[in-house]
Amino acid sequence: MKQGVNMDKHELLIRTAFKLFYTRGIHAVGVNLVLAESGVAKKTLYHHFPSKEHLVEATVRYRDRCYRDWLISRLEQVPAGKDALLELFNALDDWFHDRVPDIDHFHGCFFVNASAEFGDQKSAIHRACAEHKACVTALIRKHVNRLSLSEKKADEITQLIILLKEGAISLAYVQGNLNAAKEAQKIVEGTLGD
Amino acid sequence: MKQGVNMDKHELLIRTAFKLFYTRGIHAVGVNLVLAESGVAKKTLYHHFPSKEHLVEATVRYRDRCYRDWLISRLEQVPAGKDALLELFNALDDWFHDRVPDIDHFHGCFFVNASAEFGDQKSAIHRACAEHKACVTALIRKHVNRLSLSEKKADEITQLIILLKEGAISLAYVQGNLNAAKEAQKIVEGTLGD
DNA sequence: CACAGAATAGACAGATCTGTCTACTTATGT
DNA sequence: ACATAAGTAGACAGATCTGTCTATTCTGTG
Repeated sequence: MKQGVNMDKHELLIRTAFKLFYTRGIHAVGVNLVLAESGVAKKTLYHHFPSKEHLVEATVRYRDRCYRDWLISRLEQVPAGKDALLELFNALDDWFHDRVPDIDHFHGCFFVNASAEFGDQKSAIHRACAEHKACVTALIRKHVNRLSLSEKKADEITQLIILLKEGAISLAYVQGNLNAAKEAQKIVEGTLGD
Repeated sequence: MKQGVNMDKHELLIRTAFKLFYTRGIHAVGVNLVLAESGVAKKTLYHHFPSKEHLVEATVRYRDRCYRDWLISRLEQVPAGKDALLELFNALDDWFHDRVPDIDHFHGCFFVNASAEFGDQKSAIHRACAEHKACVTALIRKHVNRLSLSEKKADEITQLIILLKEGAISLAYVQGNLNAAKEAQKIVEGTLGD
């Protein structure tokens, strides 16, 4: 069934679509461009996805997998606890400065961008974006738990980190302030220091 | 020249376009919808704006004015210094919960959304968004200066507040976490407390 | 081999979108 | 009163976009 040597057209379409949606915007990219770029026939696209919106949703889920796998692996490369939490911001810094080829040239948060274009909170796309954010929060929370703080303190640190992370991504993208991750890191360092 | 009693068509177009762009996305809204909603003729639109992109840019600048004026007035309503900085997050909380009719039903940060749709950092639209963020940072910095801290400490507090503000807006929108502003406020309160 | 599923190329329908244009109708200031 | 500017309604051209469809080819498995 699932062949091996040639890349799965399903996966190829998602990857190509993601790259285009991420760099140029979703509504600004037509399916014909995705097809031309991937070299896949239109019939094949509509064989795998019932509509463009379903393809968009698939790209969101694809990005969720890639991005979260990348984060998880980065946080595992350093000692658990405080180091791992600070490493999050090293990872963001690398991303902002395009030192992470797997994650594509920095263009803001794809989930924020997609939510902006699919504003209806009930839409499958917006919900998939919300799920991603919840998963990342859970990931951070897991690492915060290793610090063995009180429940309340752990909640606060988690929220601080998540808010700073989101803020850094927004500012790095809109303002072009590529140091945002390092600035956020300094704040977390100061808070965890005591 | 500039008439008074009837609303300026120029302004009417911008206001109508903003509301539609903000709630539905920019590329998802055609000029015909803006015209139908505002009751203005197409010729009139293209008399005032050479293209849709110019109209978009005008809505960004319009939003910058409204949003910043609103923020400025909110921060002036409380004693200068620490209170004003905390009031920023009360204002955000009101915005998230749609208690600020002037600012329109909460739909994330228009500048982040517009930047996502016009990704080219050199485009006039993206640059206008960056300018807005710089102005807001300057506004916060002005209030932080009243705390008479060291230059370094003032920079740090300003960055903390700006990062938390951006993060709160993102999370409130994408995740639907409407408490984000209050959570951010608690962090700032803790930091300013000592 | 034969057959079924997957893929191709691209024409096509129908909708929509930007921007232009014509012909006509107010306003306004001198 | 008259010229000038601003506005209206809507047809139109030309591009583009989503999704369908036909006719054909490739590929893996029984």
